[in-house]
Amino acid sequence: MLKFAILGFLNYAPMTGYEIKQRIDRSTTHFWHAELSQIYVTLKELQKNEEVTSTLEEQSGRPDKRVYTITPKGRQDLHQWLEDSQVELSPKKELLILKIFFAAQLEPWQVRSQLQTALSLHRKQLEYYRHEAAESIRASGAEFPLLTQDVRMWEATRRFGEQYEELYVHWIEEMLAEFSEE
Amino acid sequence: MLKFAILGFLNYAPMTGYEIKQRIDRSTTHFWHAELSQIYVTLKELQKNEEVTSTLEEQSGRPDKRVYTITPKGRQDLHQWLEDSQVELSPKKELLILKIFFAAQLEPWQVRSQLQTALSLHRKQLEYYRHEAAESIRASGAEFPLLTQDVRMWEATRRFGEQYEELYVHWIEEMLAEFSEE
DNA sequence: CGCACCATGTAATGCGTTACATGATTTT
DNA sequence: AAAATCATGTAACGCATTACATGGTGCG
Repeated sequence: MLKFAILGFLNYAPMTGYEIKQRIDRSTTHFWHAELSQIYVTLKELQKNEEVTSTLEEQSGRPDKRVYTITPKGRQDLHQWLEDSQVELSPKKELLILKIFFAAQLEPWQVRSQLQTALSLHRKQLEYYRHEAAESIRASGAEFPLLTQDVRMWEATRRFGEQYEELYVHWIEEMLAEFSEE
Repeated sequence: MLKFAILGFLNYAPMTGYEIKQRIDRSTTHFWHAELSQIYVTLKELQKNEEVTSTLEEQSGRPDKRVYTITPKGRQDLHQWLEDSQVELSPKKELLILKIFFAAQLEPWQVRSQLQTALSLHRKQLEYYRHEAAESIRASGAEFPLLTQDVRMWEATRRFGEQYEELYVHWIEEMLAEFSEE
């Protein structure tokens, strides 16, 4: 699936693996992330599969860079994936919730401590969505006026993230209220 | 991490791999799932690691079954994991959101179609949390009155799932409203 | 008669993470 | 002087999925 995230970014402009990683980190990382090494591996597979091509650009004073470009085949595969609708929910893996499921083994103060740690992480993430993420989307909109539709979609995914973190924070706060009386 | 889910279930009572799979499917599957084959593999590793032991029980007319029991070491590992707090958010992988991120490539009717498909899946899942899941937790509570603390935790995770699906449904409905005018 | 359920497992493959290796430039 | 950034990649490992293999019982 990472391949589609990569094709999606290359569809905007040719770029290097390193740059793809930066884009992911600044935009999709909270619903789709990847390590650099895996991006390089996936780019190689995409090239073998003729979905991208690459050229080596020499640079003075820095390592040469390999710039990847999406091919018509790659563009078609991306489109196909975008059009196909999923028939199943994305499987979730939520460690905190799994822990809470078995947390009757713990003392109430230990449960509270777990919840407190998670709460501060999720509050921080919520602030990120509300400020940095919102600002970075606004900035892209100002910089690339041709991408209004794209900006609209990015903003929609940001709102999803924001609402998700609001829900998480709210749920933890309720749990803490319930477990504070013991 | 699957190992902790398995240890968590074995901590209630000895059981087979097959039974663990059923328990997971009836309870944690929406925040932690696993394939049967992987459960068998993980049980073998746990046994090699002396966190569980197993005995083969012969059955007439059915395949023999291997019943796993948690050891003191397994119990300790489970506890350790329950006590350790996570310092990072669980990484999420949400395919629908990734698709929406790149969906400016699609026609508005295609976006609507994607959203509609997802909407019915999430509505169904929401109903599941509200009815089957709630009912099954109530039933366990009635059957095992000693597990009140556990039931309370299970119910908390169910509420999380319910709220998550409410958020998802709500977000998709808003998206549909936004994209219906085109 | 066929399907679902009970019950176990192996093998192949896919996908991702972590660690390792290299090395110049720019910023603190 | 140290750390971060730019830039690429390989190797080992971990974890999960899918496919394959087996075979009896019970139900509609």
